[in-house]
Amino acid sequence: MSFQATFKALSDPTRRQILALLKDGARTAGDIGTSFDMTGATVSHHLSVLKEAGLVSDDRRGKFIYYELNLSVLDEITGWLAGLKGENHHEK
Amino acid sequence: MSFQATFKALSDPTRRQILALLKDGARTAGDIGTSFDMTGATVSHHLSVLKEAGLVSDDRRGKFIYYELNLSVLDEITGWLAGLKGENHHEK
DNA sequence: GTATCATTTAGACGAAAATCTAAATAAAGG
DNA sequence: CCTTTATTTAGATTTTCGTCTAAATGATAC
Repeated sequence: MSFQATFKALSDPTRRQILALLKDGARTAGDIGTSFDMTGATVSHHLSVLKEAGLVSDDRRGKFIYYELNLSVLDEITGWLAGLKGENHHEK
Repeated sequence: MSFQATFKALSDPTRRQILALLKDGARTAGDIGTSFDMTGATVSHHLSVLKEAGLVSDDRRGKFIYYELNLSVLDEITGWLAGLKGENHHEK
């Protein structure tokens, strides 16, 4: 749930691909798993990293757990990146 | 010099701090090192990761090597992040 | 309850990354 | 050339990370 956790979560290509998948709407863990050549356990681990970073939320509906994008935390990231570019912040 | 290398480079807090330091202008490797509680060799390694990611460039002037921000590569990153938010890209 | 399905958790393993010390390179100034 | 200063490179160590298999949990339906 921290700045650092978010950056760390974004640094893995599989996790970024998961986020991209979820752009089209919520999907179950199993469904997400079919897009990757790795075990369900591994995908579950990636989902948990994304969740701890606040990038996704999960919602159990019966037997299934739906994962969904939660992009409000990205504002901090994009803000930081923008800060690097413009705003020479101590330039009176 | 790739998308992935850039994300990876940004995922380390020391490296992000280095980038932030360089916002105020180019600085020497040794100078940058004084801001961190680690050996010069370690800082040098971080600088080389940033360089391979294209986030900084180095410029030798006599005995010193100056490091300088090079933020054009960030456009891909911010673009990707923006894509996650807006633009439901396969929408009609 | 038992069986089955969806998913996570626990524990292990190898690969990658961060760090250190010590040695090497590069430049400048005697 | 030798010394000093700035920085990197090489090699070793430790920690972190991605992945797997196997076992556990949660939920449904018989």
